[in-house]
Amino acid sequence: METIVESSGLPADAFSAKCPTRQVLDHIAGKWTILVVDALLEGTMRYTDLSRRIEGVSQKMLTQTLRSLEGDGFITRTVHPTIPPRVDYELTALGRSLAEPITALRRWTEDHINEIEQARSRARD
Amino acid sequence: METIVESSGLPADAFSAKCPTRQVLDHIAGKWTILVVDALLEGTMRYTDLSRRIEGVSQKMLTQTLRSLEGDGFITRTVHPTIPPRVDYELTALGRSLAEPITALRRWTEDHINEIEQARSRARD
DNA sequence: CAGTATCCGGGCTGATACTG
DNA sequence: CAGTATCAGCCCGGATACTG
Repeated sequence: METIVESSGLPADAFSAKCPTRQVLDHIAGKWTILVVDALLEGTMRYTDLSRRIEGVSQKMLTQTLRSLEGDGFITRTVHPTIPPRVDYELTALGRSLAEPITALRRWTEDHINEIEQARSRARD
Repeated sequence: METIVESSGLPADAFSAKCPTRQVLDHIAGKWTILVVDALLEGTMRYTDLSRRIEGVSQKMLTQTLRSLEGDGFITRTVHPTIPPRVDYELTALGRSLAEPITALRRWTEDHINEIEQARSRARD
């Protein structure tokens, strides 16, 4: 089945430069996005939970990624007005839906890492 | 089932900063990679075929992406020594395997673009 | 705790020109 | 046809310092 983009009336097609699908693909196709969405599948998490779960992510990139995911409707951000503050991040229904293909991609990479490393060492010859 | 990374002896884990899975995820998670791999599912293609199929890609980025995919063992590059030259690009078995989760991600984005655009317009309020 | 603000280098990216 | 080479701008991304 073909999806018609409501804003343009044209079929959704990532190969077309004008299709909004392109920008969304750009957002999704960042390594931090994949890891954040995947991490939130484990349940609601606070900011520090996420930064611990995702090794090597800087405060800046984590915040930036969370804001982008929130803007696209993939996660919700809940601020509890306490001292110290507490902020919970959680996947929306749309976000949980996105998590399926994203998890598949992460798993595939983990499962095939040895084959890839072998191809790489061969390519260096 | 858990994959053990042969080069380190540790389990493959994209959440770990040191795992080579991270760099591969970085390569895969580029918009051009997704589109090139997806396009090559339609069959062997020449350089110009790809540049026509993938609207908006520059020569530089297409070449760069093809070289990266070749280095990771996802595609083969075959040069026919004719005049004018002819170069064919084709997915390897590993590349066809990767294409599955990648296509799923592109399709998901195309299928949910309207929901995402609605979330975006709501976020702008 | 959960960020924001700022700086800065490096690499992505596009445009243009050129080549076997 | 299938690239390479070069330039220039901008954004990615990390490090550091600071705040309600």
